[in-house]
Amino acid sequence: MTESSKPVDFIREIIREDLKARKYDSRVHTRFPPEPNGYLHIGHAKSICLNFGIAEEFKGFCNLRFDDTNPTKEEIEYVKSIKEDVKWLGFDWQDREFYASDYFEQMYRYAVELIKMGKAYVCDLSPDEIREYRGTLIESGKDSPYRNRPVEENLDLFERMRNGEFPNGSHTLRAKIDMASGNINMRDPVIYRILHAEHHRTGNKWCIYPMYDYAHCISDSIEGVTHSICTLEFEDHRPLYDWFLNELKLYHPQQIEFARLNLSNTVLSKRKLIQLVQEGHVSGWDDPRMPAISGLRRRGYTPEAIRNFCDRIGVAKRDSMVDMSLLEYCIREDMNKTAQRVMAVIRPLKVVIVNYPEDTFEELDAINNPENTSMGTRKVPFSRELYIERDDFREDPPKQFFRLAPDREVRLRYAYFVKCIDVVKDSSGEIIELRCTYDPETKGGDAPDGRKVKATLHWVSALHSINAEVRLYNHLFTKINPGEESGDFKTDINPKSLEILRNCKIEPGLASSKAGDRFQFERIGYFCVDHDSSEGKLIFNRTVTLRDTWAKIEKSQKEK
RNA sequence: UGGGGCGUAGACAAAUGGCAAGUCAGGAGAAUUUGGAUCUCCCAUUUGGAGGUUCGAGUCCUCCCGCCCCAGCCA
Repeated sequence: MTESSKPVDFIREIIREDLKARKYDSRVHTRFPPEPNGYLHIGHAKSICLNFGIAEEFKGFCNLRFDDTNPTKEEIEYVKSIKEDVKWLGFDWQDREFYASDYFEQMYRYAVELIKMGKAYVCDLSPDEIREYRGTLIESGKDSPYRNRPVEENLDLFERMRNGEFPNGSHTLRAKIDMASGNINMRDPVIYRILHAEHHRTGNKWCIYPMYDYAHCISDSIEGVTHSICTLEFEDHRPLYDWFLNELKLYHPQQIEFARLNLSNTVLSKRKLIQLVQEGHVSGWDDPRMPAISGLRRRGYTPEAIRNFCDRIGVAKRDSMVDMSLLEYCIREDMNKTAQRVMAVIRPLKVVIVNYPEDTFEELDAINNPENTSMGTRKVPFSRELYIERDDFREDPPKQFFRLAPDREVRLRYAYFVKCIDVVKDSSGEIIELRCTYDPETKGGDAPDGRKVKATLHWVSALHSINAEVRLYNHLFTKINPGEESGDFKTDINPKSLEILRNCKIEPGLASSKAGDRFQFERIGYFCVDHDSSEGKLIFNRTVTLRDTWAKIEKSQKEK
């Protein structure tokens, strides 16, 4: 696939034009600028793929830069997890691991410069007063009484702010722009605030910290970024981004905004995600139901699938809601090609083959991956007592149900044709066992007389199978856009987002599998060994189901 | 009500004044030792609406409608 053969998004279009015009000396340099105050999620993956992807495509660079200008919210643990996640997604920032805090001294000097130019002043207004003076969306603001302080006084005050002479909230440094601007960001924005807080990198060296708008453009400039790509809500901030760089006469990257990702049936705001964790609706950021990168990883998603998803959703400026089914499609597509097939019965129903000899078993050949024959074959033990899936038997089969039923013959995959001759129930009427006969002539799964069966079931040998726990995950939210109707996203939490099955029977060959190993459980879905597994107790997470035509038929039958 | 954006199918998303791509979802069928995967076909006479310019408009112009973002010493 070459660049010219697929449609190009508007950002790549801009970059092509810039290259054509030899802007920025024909360099392309982007950056991914997370704040280390939380874990990365699939929405960040979109930005990561965009920024690192563009750098790769245009033979440029992408920096990893931590936007660490607020020590009250940021932690080193988040830095660690962010680096892990970006790396896991398959991107490499090489030696370009930067921190906005690396530039604090430089930023301070630029602030002094702004003061000297009469473009910034120290303001003594309280937070409440600043808000009052700012005006509203429709009324313009009014000038701070401190706006016209002499330069010398500003210089003195700013230095004393830095020296720790004032308490939090008592003073700010503000840019002197325009209190009447229709763009509220331009109404003398705060550029430094006093925060007596220990920073995870600079320790106690600073007690004043720059605000985002001021720090971000300068960081981009220092790093020689060419295209500073961010999300739509920063569009209103671009005039400020440009103002600082223009006033300071610094190298000037261009900010370009795109629409952040929204995914159906989940939430992607950091605030909501934190709430889910803190209130115990999920077990943590890496709960497999979380759209966090760590959650998706634990769920069994591959970096390839996520990158592919990010490619497919495109990049544009309009707000959108991407259907979760597209993400699911991407992981199925990847796993179909790569996952080893295996037989696992998650809701076991015992089957006795009455005409099969006791005290013996045989080993049958099974294909590891029909999509990739180089993955070879394996042996699967077959014996008189087996387990099949409870869903694969119906005493009174509805129309179009092709699976096992009384007097009906089906194939056991890679084994024999079997026919159900008796149904054993307990005193409460629940089916506890099926009695079947098998046809020895059909070994391997084909009948020499050419007769056909309409279904093939997976199975495991009762004696040889091993027990496992299987965790079935569904959408975390029942609504496409959680909280849209009620106003509270938590009212739409799916009470059935996790179902734990503790008595699953799996092929003996899986005994040696390790955390992170992925398999297709034939006819069920893709699964991944969870890191909660221990020796002798395997736990599998369902990554995603297989497409299920029968479930659709059944659903439409019920709806009739 | 000020400022900044955005409206193409159920969900994404192309189109750069010249026949409304592609993908997911959905539907029908073929084949099938996974009701999986695969393959074939169907799914916008029309681009938020109304006018206008033009031989020709999703694209240009005018007006209208709708949706999103902004009033942190968060990012």
